[in-house]
Amino acid sequence: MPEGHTIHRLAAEYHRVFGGQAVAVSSPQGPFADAAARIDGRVLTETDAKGKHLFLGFASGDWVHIHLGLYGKVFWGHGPAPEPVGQVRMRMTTAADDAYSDLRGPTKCLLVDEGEKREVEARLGPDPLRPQDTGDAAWKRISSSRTTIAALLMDQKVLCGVGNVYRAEVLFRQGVNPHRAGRSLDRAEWDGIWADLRPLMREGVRVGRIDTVRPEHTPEAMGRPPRQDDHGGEVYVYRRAGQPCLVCGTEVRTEEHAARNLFWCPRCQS
DNA sequence: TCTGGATGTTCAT
DNA sequence: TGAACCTCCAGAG
Repeated sequence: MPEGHTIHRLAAEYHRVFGGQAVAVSSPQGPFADAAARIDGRVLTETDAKGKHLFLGFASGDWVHIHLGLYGKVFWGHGPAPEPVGQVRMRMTTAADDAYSDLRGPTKCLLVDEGEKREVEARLGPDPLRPQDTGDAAWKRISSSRTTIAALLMDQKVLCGVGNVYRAEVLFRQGVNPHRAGRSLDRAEWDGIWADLRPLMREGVRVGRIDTVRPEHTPEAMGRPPRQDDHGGEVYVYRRAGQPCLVCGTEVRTEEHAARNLFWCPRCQS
């Protein structure tokens, strides 16, 4: 589930497992082999995340820049790493050989220097998961844009880390119709979205999945039968087309919007 | 067993 | 705006 919360969680996990150690890095069957050889045996000093971009920093000054894309995944294992199965782009193993991670299917996995890392970060809007970031720069873009708020929330240059699930859910929670132009929002509406995203995504980092339903709206609280999500979290509208809205009972709608699936409740978000 | 779709980005047109 | 790229899984047949 690679939205921003997944990446920040991975940054913490890479640091917890490998931080401060000389790690073995290999690329068993991938095009990352040369880069892996360059950092193999170096000390992993820090990890960083901005939006959906993950950075693993080495004492040599090199950073591994990872973007999971739609399919990328990191598998974690204890004990000595077994023979890799399938395509593993980057395998990292502790100095003691008691833990390892396998990165599969990322859109991006390459070695960059400090300047290149800064360039990547400079292209991104503020990240709700970074405490030092504010929503001001995003508001500047949104308040002058004729593009829909649905499309703007997915534009990583406007703000970063939000994907299709958080987009659908935060707009529902704030009662904002996704088709409204950015510039039709007032500052209070944007502040509401930004202020809601922060704790929502922080909770995503903590638990490792996207839960957005307020306690008073859970199926139990509403006296409805429990539902099983196919993406591991409890949500209001994401992939719930045709189902009754948890709050008002109106059928949740879906459409393709800017080449992505959009979900909303036409009544709660009128 | 095969097909299509998916939480994302980038490049070409 | 559409295709391409990476992988996995549910559903169809």
